Amino acid sequence: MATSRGARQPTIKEVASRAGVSPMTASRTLAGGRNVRPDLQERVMAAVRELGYYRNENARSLRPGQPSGLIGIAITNLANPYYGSFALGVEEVAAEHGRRIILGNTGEDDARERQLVSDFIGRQVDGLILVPTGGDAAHLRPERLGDVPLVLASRRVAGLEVDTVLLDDVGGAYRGTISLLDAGHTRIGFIGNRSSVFTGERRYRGYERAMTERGAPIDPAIVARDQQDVPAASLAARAMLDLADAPTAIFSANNRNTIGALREIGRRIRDGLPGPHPSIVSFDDFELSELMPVPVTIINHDARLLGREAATLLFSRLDDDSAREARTVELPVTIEYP
Amino acid sequence: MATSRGARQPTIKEVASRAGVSPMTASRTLAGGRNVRPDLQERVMAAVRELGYYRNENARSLRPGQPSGLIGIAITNLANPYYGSFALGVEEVAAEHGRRIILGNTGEDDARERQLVSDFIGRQVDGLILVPTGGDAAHLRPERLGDVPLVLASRRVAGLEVDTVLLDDVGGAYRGTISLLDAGHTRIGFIGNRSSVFTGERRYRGYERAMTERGAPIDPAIVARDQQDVPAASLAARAMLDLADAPTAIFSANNRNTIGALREIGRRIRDGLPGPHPSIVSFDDFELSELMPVPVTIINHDARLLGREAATLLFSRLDDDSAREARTVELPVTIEYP
DNA sequence: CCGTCAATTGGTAACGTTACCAATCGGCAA
DNA sequence: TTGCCGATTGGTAACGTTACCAATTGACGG
Repeated sequence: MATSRGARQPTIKEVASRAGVSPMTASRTLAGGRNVRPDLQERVMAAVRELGYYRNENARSLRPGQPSGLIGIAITNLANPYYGSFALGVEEVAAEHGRRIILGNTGEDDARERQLVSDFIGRQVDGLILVPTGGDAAHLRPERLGDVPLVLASRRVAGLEVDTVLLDDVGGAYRGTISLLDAGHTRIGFIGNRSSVFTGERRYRGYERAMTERGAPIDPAIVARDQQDVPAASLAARAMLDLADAPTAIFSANNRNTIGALREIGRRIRDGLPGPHPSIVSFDDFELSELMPVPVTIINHDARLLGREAATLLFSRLDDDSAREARTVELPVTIEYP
Repeated sequence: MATSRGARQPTIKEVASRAGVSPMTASRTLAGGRNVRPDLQERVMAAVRELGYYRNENARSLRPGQPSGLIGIAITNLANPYYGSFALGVEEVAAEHGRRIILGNTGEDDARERQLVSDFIGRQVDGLILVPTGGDAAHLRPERLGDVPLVLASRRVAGLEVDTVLLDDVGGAYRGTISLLDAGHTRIGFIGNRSSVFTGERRYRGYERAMTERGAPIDPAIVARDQQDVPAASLAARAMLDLADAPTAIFSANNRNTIGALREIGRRIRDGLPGPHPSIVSFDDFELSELMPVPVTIINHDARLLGREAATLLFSRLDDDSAREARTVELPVTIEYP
């Protein structure tokens, strides 16, 4: 058999010559066999099997009008299970359409995003799906992307009118906060992302609206909007819980902040610090929330579905040339009470 | 500017003609500019900017000896945060080597894995990394893969001698079980994957070895080895905890089983069922384990590092032609006591 | 028996890129 | 001044594939 080194992939010419036909007949057979005699098809397929031939998709997509079958995805943090599920949703729909995904992690880095998008376009992707970092977006302008459709997920980019899938951040945060107010809380803290993060801003707006609507004061001393990771969130929670007039409940705008706050609460319980310990409303789900020592309300959503919607939007644009205007899909969230 | 439709990507010829040079000069400029006059380089770069030109990587890799710069990854379940982190680790190292990853989800489906591998090879990937489903592996044989290097992760495939990265499943499970025995438990249940899953089998072996070594009997009534998801794990835990001689501790072979068991324990506490409730040792980490109502020992590991190691193994083979024999890297795990 | 048509097969060219070779130029030593 | 060398530039061909056109075959109706 072929040795490991120098075992170049066989070409369609080699398949053809082994089958005793022309490359065109081999090509036609591979393409479905229309207008090829069955016995020749059989010979071609036998040669394919014997040689271990795989059609070269790169050469194939070189020909004009041929799609590459690749969808480029850039997300901000693959280690976040939320984005893992998102990517899975995209992958599923892409697979249903016979496409493959090519994936890059931006780590919230603007330059990296630019680099990834360039590379994706260089690889002739049929479409792009991305969770934008939020920096300068000149590289996402239509004139830079040519005719490659783009779908944004989770976040919008200022001044960029493209198809977008979002969560109902504002409504979810509003309803979550209302549930705390309904339970009798009035002193409710907020922990979340910095306001330059699209979702951080929207979720704060929902919190703000609920508080204002019910006449509950918003005290800057118990609003912390600059935590991007768990340790920072723990510290922020600690600072507000150490106050003489500590909040009796905390709204957490995302998973990272929720985990941080709960870690701090766990520490206080272990250390025997006096309660009462605050109730939590968390945007984003996490497993075993029902086993927490304080009541946790979850504002839940389906990241995988978000990915599926993003991909669906993309394929609908690929299938339908008509230059429709940009659409936005806002997926609902569910509130899960403790 | 270019309209959305029909705005085909510009080619190097158009760049060249706009810059008033030959395609070769443009190509040389893009390749670094060796032996090209600075003023011409400047004109070429200007044309690139004006036209929004991106080099066609597919055409590029068509030329012999040119790598595609793609690494194919097939994993079993991207929604599992463990594999998300794994993919991230691979992506990081790939990016450091200037490669992109092309990702597919097998969903533990053998046929899907075959399909993905075919497609990856068709796209001329420089290498393959996969978490094998464990089915028939004829499509992974070297003679089928040509000279595309393959690295397996998490699981080994019988009869396939290739580079592999594994966790110290046996040792971790052994040490975790020993910690329960040291704490005075003797009646220790086991919940995990079916034995056809590589890691499920290895982790059971570690459990078995510890039990046998210490003379603790293994009672089939409290060994459940067929749960692949959380609900099944809950049911398995429920069955053994309902026994008259319920285990006082449970070894859980993976994250899914741990969550299921803890859900069941939470239910029993809420329902006021009499304890004592079992201690847990969990292979695989999960967040907030320290806040659980029963002591949870974690056998922890670093999926991202596993991904990095897999990619490192792959690139070392890509860089070094010498047909070394297959290597195995077994990453250590850490035990985190409650 | 001939013309026509459909089915089948093959040859050619082109997709975008770059390795290789040839041609040109300026500078410099003999 | 001539010859040579290095730097620069361009033309050609090839990578693997398939759309398109042309050629061949057999069948069938007139």
